[in-house]
Amino acid sequence: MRKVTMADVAKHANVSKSTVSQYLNSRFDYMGKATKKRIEQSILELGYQPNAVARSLKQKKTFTIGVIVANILHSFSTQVIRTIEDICHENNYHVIVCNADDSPKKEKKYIEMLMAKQVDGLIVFPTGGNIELYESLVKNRYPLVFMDRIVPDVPVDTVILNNEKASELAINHFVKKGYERIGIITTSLIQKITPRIERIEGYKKALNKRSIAVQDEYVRGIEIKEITASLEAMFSLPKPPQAILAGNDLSLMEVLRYARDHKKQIPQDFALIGIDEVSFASIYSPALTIIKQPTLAMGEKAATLLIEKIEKADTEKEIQVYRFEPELVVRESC
Amino acid sequence: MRKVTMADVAKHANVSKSTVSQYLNSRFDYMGKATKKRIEQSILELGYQPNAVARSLKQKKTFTIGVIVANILHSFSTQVIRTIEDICHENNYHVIVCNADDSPKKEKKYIEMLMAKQVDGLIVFPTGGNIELYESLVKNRYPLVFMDRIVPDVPVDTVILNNEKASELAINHFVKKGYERIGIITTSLIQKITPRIERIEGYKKALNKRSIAVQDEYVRGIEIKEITASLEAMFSLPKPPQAILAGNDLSLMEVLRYARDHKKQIPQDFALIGIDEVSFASIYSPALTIIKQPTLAMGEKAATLLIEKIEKADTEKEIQVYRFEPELVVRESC
DNA sequence: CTGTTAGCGCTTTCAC
DNA sequence: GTGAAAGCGCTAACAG
Repeated sequence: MRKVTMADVAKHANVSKSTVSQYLNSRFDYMGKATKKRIEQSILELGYQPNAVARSLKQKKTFTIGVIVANILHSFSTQVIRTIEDICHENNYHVIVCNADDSPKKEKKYIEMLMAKQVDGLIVFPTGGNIELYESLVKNRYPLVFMDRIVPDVPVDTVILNNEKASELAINHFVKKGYERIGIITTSLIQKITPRIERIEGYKKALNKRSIAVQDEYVRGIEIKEITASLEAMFSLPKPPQAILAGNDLSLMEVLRYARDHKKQIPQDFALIGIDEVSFASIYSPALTIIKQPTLAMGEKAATLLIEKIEKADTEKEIQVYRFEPELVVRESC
Repeated sequence: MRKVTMADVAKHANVSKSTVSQYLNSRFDYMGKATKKRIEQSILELGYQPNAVARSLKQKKTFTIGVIVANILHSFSTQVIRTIEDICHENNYHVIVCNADDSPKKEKKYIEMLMAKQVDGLIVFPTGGNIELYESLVKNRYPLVFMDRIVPDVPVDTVILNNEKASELAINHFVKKGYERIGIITTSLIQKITPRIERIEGYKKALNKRSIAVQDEYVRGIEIKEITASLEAMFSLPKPPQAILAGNDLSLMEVLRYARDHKKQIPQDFALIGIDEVSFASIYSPALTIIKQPTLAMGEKAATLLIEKIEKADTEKEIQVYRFEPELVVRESC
C-alpha cells in the first residue's frame, strides 16, 4: 500500500495542499465549513497520516528531545528518565534515551547522533569528559540541561541534589541514634563525579560540625567490585565503624551483600543508611533507612526547563544550578 | 550561529552538493584524491553536521525504531528494553521508548505518533486492546515484532517465554523439596494477558502431571493491592499452602511484603519461587529462588528480527512465535 | 477563504 | 570524476 500524502488528500478533496495544511494545523480562521468537511472526509477515506519528517524539515523542529544518561544502571537515572518522559509526552515531545555507560566517547557519539537527528534539546547526565563539546553546544545556544552532575566552568542550567545535605541528614540520624564511628563508601572517585565528591565532602563537614574527627580509613570511594574487600578491611580495624553510609544504590547493594556474606546483622552489627531509594527498601529485612532524592521534582524541573528553553529560545534567562533537597526516610536499618 | 548546510560545504570546497553527498556516503569509487581532501577540509573548517531529517525525508528511512511497552514497571520490560537498545545502537538505529501503561488508548496514540515520525519499525508489548490497529499494520507490511504477549489471530512474529515451562520448573522444584500444597499468585487476569494465563495453565498442568489436585483456593490472579488480602485468606485456610509461586516480579514483591508484615519465615513457614529476576534476589534474606527469563536473548531476538524485516523488506519469511526457555535459579527461598 | 509558489537539506539519476 | 536538476512531503508568505 503506497503512502498517501497531502497531495492525494488535496486532490481527493478538490482543494490545494495549503488548504489541507491549514486544516491539519487547526488554522480554521477563515475556512469554509464545506471545505473543512470535505477535507475531513478525504483524510478518513484515504487513511491519510501526516509525515512528521517532512514537517520537521520545514519547521526545523522535531518535537523530540534527547536524554543522555551517564549510567543507566543507577535507579536514580531510571526514575528520573521516567518522569522526564511523562512530562515530555504531556507536552507532545518524544524522548530518545541513550546510555553513555560512563564513557565520554560514547557520550560524544550520542550527542552527535542526536544533533544530526535535529533533536530540539538535550538533557545530559554529563560524564564530564567532553568539555569542548559542551562548550560548543553552549556557544551555539543549543537548548541543554545538565542533570545530577556539575561541569565546572561550563554555563549550563543544572538540576542536582543538595548532596552535602544528603550526607548531613544521614550523619545527623546516625549521631542521634548514638553512632559516632561512621564510615562512608561509594563508587569510584577517580572521575570527580559531583555527587560522590559532594557527598563525601558533606559527610566530612557534618562530622566536623559535631566535632567528630574524620578517620580516613572510614572513607572509601572505589570500584563496585572492590567494595566488599574494602568493607572487610574497614571492619577489621581495631576500631571498626559502627555505621555505614552507602553513597548510592549500587554501593548500598554491595554493602548488603557484604553483610549477608559475613553474617553481619543490621543494625545490630552496624547501622546502615543508603542514598537513593531502591525498589526493595521497604520489604528488605531490615527495611532500609535511606536518603531519598526527589526524583519526580527533579525530572520535572529538567524537562520543563528544557521545554521552556526550546519554546522561548530568545528570552535570556540566567544560568542557574537548581538544588533539590533530599529527604530522610527512616525505616529499620538505622 | 547559522546552521551550516551541505551547500555551504560544497561552495567552500568548490564542488557541487552531489559530490559532497557522495563523499559523506563513502562512495569514493571514482572520487579524486584532491577533491576528497578538500571536502574533508571544508567540513572540518565549517563544522558541518549532516541533517538526518533531510536525509530521512529523501530516503524514507529514519534509522529509528519505536518500542511500546505495556507496562514499564516490570523489571522484565526494562531488562528487555536495555538489550534492544544495545543491539539497535550497534546497528546504528535509535530507539524511542513509550510506556502504554496498560492502556490501549495510550498504546494507540503512541503507535500513531511513532508512525507519523516514520519510525522504520516497531517492537510492541501489546496491550491486546487494539486488534484493528495491529491488523492494519500487518496489512501495510509495516515491520513489527510483538514481545511477551500473543495476540490471537494477528499474524506477527512474536518473542515470548515458554511460560508453561516456567511454571513447570517451579512446580518440579517445589515437589522435589517435598511441597505439595502449592499456591500461585499473579496480577490481574481480566485482560487475558498471555504470560499470566499461560503461567497459571502451566501450573495446573504440572500439578496434574504429578497427580496433585489443583485447588482453586490456591490460585489467584488479582490486582496488586489485593494480593496481601488474598494471601491472608489463603493462609487462613484449614490447609494453607506450603509454597507460593509468584507469577511476576510485582507479585513477588507483594508476597515478600506479606511475609514481612506477618512475620512469616521463608522458607520455614512457606517456600517461595518467583518468576522474573529481580535486582535484589541474591542479597535478600533468604536469597530468592527464581525462574529467570532469558531477557538478553529475547531482546536480542526481537531487535535483530525487526532490523532484518526492515532491511530485507521483500523476503517473505514465515510468521513465527519464538519461544524462549526459562531457567531455574536455585537460591534459598526454596 | 483558497491557491500559487518557493523552499527546508539532502539524495540520486543522468549528463557531460 | 563531477555537476545539474528534480523531488522527498510539508509549510508559509503572499496573491487573488
